[in-house]
Amino acid sequence: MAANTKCTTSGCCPEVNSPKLTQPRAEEYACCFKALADPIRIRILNLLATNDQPVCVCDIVKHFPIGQPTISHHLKILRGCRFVLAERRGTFMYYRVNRKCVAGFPQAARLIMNV
Amino acid sequence: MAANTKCTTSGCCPEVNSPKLTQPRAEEYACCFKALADPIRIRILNLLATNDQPVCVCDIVKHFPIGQPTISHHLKILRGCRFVLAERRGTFMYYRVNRKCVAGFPQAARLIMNV
DNA sequence: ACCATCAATCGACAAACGTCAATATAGGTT
DNA sequence: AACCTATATTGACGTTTGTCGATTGATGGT
Repeated sequence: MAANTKCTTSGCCPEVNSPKLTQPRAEEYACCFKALADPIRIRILNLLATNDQPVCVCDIVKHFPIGQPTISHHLKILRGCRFVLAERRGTFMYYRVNRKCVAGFPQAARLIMNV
Repeated sequence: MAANTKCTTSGCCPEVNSPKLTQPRAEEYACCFKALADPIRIRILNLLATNDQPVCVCDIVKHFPIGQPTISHHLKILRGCRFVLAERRGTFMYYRVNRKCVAGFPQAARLIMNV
């Protein structure tokens, strides 16, 4: 960024509050939003959220027009920010929503948006 | 995706509810989450949300270590999903949060997550 | 032991993204 | 009209992302 791209005028706004969110904090939030920035992941999360019982990967795969490795990839991302939890039963991996993490998410959104 | 990557077993899960979210609907949501999937955009939105008065671009630029064209780019994305509104006053462009849109967002998150 | 099946990882590829420097556009001032 | 300033747009770039096919790990059954 070149310095001469900065506005030289003062007084276009009376006084502007500085951002309250630090960059590292914003990066943490961004990580969660990134996890939901893909329609397939949104639908996987919704699928898990609307099932009281854990769902195994093969059953998730059945609902989407993409391959099993890609589903696994998406699940890994959702696990990365704790939106979902995994549990092994024999050959199968069962996934379920992490109610605690998910319940706190709208609150984070409100913090950013100051509502 | 090859068909043989699909699980052939039935009965790993008793009964699985189908996803309630359609793909087009999920894409709309993803668009909003994508807008918040970058730390700079989160901070810009937070900056606007914590200012009652509209803020002009040059004042936004002052708060971030990136150039003016990139800020304009981020603002365009935030405008694209109606999180922020723009208004021209002379040479300056004033941006502010779209309270209505922003207020509805946590509700959307709850719908996806079924909480 | 061997085999079959579920799921995760790897390597590759195209598409999308964040950033920049340079330029264009719009509006005010002289 | 000519100029200056604020903002948007363009074109290029390196990086990240979503997807795939192929492979590897892990677990259970024969």
